[in-house]
Amino acid sequence: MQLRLYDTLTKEKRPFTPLDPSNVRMYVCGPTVYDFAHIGNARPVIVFDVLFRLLRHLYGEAHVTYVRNITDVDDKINDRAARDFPGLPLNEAIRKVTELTEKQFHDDVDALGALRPTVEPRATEHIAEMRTIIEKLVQGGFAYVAEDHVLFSPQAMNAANSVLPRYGALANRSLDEMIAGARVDVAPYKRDSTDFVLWKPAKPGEPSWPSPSGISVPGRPGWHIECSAMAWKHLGEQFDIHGGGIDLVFPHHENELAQSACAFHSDRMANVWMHNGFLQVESEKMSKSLGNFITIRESLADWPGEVLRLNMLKTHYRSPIDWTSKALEESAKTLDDWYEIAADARADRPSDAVIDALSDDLNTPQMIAALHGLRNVAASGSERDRGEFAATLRLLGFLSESAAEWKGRKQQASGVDARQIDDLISNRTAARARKDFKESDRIRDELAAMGVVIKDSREGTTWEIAR
RNA sequence: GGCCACGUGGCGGAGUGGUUACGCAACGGUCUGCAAAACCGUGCACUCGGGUUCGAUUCCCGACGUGGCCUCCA
Repeated sequence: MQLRLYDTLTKEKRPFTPLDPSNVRMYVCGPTVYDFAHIGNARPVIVFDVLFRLLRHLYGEAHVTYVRNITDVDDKINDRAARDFPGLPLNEAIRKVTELTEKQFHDDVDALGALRPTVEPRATEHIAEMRTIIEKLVQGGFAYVAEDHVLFSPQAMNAANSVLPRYGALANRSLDEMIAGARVDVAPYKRDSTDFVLWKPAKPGEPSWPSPSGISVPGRPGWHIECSAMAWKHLGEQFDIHGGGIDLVFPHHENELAQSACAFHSDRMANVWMHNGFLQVESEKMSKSLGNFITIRESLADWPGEVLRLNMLKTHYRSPIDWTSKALEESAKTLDDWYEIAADARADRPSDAVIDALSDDLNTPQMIAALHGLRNVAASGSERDRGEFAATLRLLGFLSESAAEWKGRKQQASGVDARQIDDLISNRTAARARKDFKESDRIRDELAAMGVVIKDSREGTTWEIAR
């Protein structure tokens, strides 16, 4: 089945045709590294990891380039550095914060079963490209210098009679609406309220670089220009897919698109713009003030990464998702079952039904339904059926452990003593053999109180930890 | 205030102009000393009001409800 993807810009689901099938190119906005990533940050990581895996399956592993940036220049980083390392020079403190946070982020998303992107560029290593784009924009009349800032003018962009897209097309609103809806105080150096910063002077002590466009004081880049620069460097002037959270549509992606299109005199930046929906926690917006702010790290203490991953995929990526412990329990139960059936099978070929579901704009709920179908066939089927099920799950980033490891992890987390359990079970088996069911039931209750569920079968009694 | 998305069974959640989503839970059965697990089976839906249509959960309009963006928050 032909891959079809929904494009935020044209608001339609349409067949995906790569610019170059031998190098399919995708850019996704990555984290700003100032603190632990929260569970909402995990959504684009998982969603676009699934897309990355699908593209690799369809076009070959060597023919997909996935770029996810790391934003390491930002006010929040500076604040954090000053707070956590008051004794150090700011630049050194900032490096400590970004290095530490980047490692935390990698550990977290590795645990979620996400493949590393092909390239993970850092903003601070692409200042030269940012300056180049800014110079192009100033020369092209799309940007201007004012009080040591460089500002981009959407008005100038829309006034230009050319192939350029209309500013506001991605966010689906007109410039007039944006002017009317402006709620923030307009900086005095802006010609129009809709102008946004490409470059700004650095405050004393902040990280800074030589400014472009004849500005004498050192400065630092605006947020949007970072992604334009990194995408250009690693994917070229045009590429296939640009992704991120839906909150980034405006202003971030609108502005990125404007910068790149104007700098390169192009009618587009990416062919497809994809945005994942937001996440709520127990039906409430996640926020620090509500006290329901969950980091990936905290979730990983309660659940294996694959449980979080499956749970995230139960909802289509464009819909809002309600993150609840009830849903996580269901996901855990499902994975327990899948591990038992498939984890130790020798992988065969992945299932077409699952690839087809994903090919329909990443219909992961449909994909999961197909997995349940494969599971039922595998449970009573041949080694090959189990192999197909296993291969499909592995393609999707599941089954990274053996069945024994998976089970053992759960036992370890529960803190029960396996030898003690075994002893109790032998006592119970003995009691049952002499038909002392009162005693055998008592032992079963004792085990249940410890959170242990037993299963009797012809081969004997096994046990596991109840969720 | 402006713009946008969504509203499916007890719960989660796809999809479709007329035919089973899927999972969890529930219920019945097989098995079991009794359970649990497993397996087999059953029931349950499309916010409300109009319209288009032979026929609408699916298309159009309206109401109500929920959520998002307009603030460098994924």
